Amino acid sequence: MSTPGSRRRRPTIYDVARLAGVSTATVSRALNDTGQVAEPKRVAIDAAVEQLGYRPNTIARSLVTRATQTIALLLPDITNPFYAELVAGIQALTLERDYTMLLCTTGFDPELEERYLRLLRAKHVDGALVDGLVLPPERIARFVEDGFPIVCLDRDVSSPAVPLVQVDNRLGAGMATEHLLSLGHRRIAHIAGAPARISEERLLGYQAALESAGVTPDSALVALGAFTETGGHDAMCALLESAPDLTAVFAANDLSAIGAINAIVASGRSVPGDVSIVGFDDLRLSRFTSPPLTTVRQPADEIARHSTELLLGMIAGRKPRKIHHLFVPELILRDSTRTPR
Amino acid sequence: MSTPGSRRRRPTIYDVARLAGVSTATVSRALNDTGQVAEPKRVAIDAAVEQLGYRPNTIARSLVTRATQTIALLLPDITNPFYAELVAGIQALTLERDYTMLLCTTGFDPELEERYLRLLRAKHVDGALVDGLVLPPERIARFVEDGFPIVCLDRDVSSPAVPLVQVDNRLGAGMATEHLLSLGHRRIAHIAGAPARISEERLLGYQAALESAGVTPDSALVALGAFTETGGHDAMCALLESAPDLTAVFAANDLSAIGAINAIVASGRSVPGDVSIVGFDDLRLSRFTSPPLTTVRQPADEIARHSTELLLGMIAGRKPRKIHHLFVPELILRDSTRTPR
DNA sequence: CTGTTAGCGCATTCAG
DNA sequence: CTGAATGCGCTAACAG
Repeated sequence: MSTPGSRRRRPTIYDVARLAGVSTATVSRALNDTGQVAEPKRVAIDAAVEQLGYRPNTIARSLVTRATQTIALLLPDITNPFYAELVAGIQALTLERDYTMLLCTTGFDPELEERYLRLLRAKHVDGALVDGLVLPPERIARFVEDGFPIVCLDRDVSSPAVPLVQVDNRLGAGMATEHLLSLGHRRIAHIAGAPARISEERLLGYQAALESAGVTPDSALVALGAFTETGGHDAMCALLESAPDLTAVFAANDLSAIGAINAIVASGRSVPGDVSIVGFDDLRLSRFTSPPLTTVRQPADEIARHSTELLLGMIAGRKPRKIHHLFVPELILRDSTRTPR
Repeated sequence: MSTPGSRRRRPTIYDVARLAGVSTATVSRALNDTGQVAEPKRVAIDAAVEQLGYRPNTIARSLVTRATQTIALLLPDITNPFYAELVAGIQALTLERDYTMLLCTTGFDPELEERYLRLLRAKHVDGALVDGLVLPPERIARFVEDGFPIVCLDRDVSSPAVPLVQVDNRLGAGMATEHLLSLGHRRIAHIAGAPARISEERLLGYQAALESAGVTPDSALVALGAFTETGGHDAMCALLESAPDLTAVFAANDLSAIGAINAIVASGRSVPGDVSIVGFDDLRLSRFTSPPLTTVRQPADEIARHSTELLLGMIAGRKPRKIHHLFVPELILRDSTRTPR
């Protein structure tokens, strides 16, 4: 019992060394399993550690090892459940590897993105996972050239030093649109996401699918949705105005699909009776909406695992062999789509 | 242009001092605005910093100042949008104050909670915001006595050194139940949360409201829901089995309410036609569900702001004056409740 | 107002 | 296998 509440200076490695009758070097070796230490000394050290309640000061350690056992995660919006699921996956792995995770939400603001990146480097974070950054590629690449490992998600920096891991957004958008097309829909609207690379990719996939089915894209059928429920709702209202004859919509993500459904229902129409809708992400939530949402699944867990593994590898000095890691999306059929009236 | 890609040692405060023709102490004072520095020297220092691209090493700084400008946030599940909203609020404030935030998800696991707390102290995080911990109060209090500032959310440690900030859970649960009662419902079920203090509080509020309305609680009307969509869904299925005559349900949070609605609809019943339902939290999402959810609002943003402010204050050495900070919940009426058939 | 001098707590040569 | 010595980069007395 080490007198609780005592405002005593926390024990250092010197205290342990003295109590165990060895040098600090030996204590350090014993504690970090680096180099050999005779058994009796090891025992004495363990006892001293125990008795003193000694905990190494990781700050001091970091100063000399130049490693903090901490990674950072930059993402646009933690309030989006897809990102939250990603975080959960990353967290699980960092926990396993005794890493700790700094979370920074950037809200698609390039200034903030760069500010955080600078800050993180100054804090000597070991590396960063950056999702959906809008910052120009050169600026991101510069950090990497500077010796700061980065793995990108949902945004290519096209540098051989910056791996990218993501679902194939264009393909997924194509799958969603083709599904609607195959049901017989022709007036298919799209609720786009916030201005960022994934939004473009999904829009492109949507347009390509339309064109290869012989239907010409109509700008009255596209509205901006910001990847949020509110954004989806408002976009849908606009769409219902600009193209009242639409029979289906592909929303850039599940959240905006949910907002859109609300708007559709509020307008007196039904889903999927009057308008079919497909989302993107396959949130855990989307199985439970009314109606359950047809959507394009991205494997959040695999993406989390793979990107983290990659980053940790880079931190350990391994060069990524593949620079692009593309996961294939999967169309999940539920009850929000059907053939048009 | 500082030769990009150069693997040169990063400049230190010594380099700046030498280039500016002053001592490191002066550089430090100039950079941190501590003590006076003559204008010409200041200019020279700024120029040297600029030319060298110098960035202070925060690790080294932390070693001497014993502060890391980092706080930690422990919470059960980032995948729950309520916590995500909390995180967003906290993040906003930490950004303002130049703090950085470590996120740790604990999944209601006391071992993990303690492991993280130890780790965070070893990392010399300046303080922690801990939400819904199930760890015994003494263990939490011990960290505080040890000089590690902690602010609790949704869980009282009943120590004058550990402030608590939360919504009045019991009151909120009472409001939800009374609302149902006032509509004329008598067979009101409850979907409880995961085993944690808030779940107990909300259950208590529910039972008290029932009793003061003269309806005797029936254990067949209570099921465990885990605070998730799936949990809510499964609990609802069980409830529909054990108490088929129920006409209303109070779910411990919005997520489980959403799962419950799905189960109700799947059973051939309608919401609110056959069964009314009220949630807790008022997620951003809950405005957009079908039907939009009647729920008890907790002010995530205010809770985030207040608790963070409090923690930052404690870190700065201020003693919290009030130890309990209870926010009052608000009943939000939407379309998931109505009078029973 | 400024420079000199000590550490902060630890890992790591380098001898032995 | 072990210890003495050094330094990571910075701030904080303490003199001047």
